Amino acid sequence: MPALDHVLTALSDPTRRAIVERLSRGPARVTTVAEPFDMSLVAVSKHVRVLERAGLVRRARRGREHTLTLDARPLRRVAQWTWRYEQFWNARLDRLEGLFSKKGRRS
Amino acid sequence: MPALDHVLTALSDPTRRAIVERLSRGPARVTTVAEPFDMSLVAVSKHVRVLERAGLVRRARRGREHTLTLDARPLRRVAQWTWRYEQFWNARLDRLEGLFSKKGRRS
DNA sequence: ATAATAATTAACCAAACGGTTAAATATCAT
DNA sequence: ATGATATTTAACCGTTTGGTTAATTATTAT
Repeated sequence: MPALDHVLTALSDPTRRAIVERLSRGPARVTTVAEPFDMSLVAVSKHVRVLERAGLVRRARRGREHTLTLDARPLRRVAQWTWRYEQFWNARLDRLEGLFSKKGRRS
Repeated sequence: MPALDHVLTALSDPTRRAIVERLSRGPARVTTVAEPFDMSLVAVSKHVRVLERAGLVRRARRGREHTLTLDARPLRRVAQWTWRYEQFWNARLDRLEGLFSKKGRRS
């Protein structure tokens, strides 16, 4: 099970999130995945490797072609982690902010 | 609204996730937040700045003390993004994997 | 056997990261 | 005014990141 560090690092780059999005619409070869991006195939190949390290992409070699598929399970772990703070993103911030603004609103 | 890039970058480091966890138990000063970590105050101060850039932490200066609070709303956006792939992490991978293993399982 | 295709590895580069120590700034206490 | 406290800024360092081009490996097609 790849470290959450690796999963979040992988997702922090917009190109890699776009690759995830692309693969969610079905498996594809490396060249096909690379096609829409304004960068070299080598650069995309490296991004794919980062996604593999995160466990988000599986690679199946068939001859010279490598077909990539999405494995979304690590995303679930990200969702689970963030979900722990659900109560906080629903909470109004006014109460907390009141502690700091306009000096000295007690309680 | 801070970029998702910044939010995910901020969360990719375990120290910063621990700071988020700490602040979810209530506001705290920088020194207090730094105390459990085996690194300098300056290092923690830098981590806090990254969390601020991501919109995850608010700072309130009161005299020489800076009190930090969690703002979890960016976490919600992370959860929303990952949630788009919920169908994929529930899907069995066998079907996809069957396409690539044991050469030539048709259909 | 030769050539074209799919992809990686190697070598390089500038910028960002995660840490350090030393110095500076601002505030509070005496 | 002096000194202690809270925090940041500056300068530095080794590693990682995100990109490049050139060379290499492996496979398929003629």
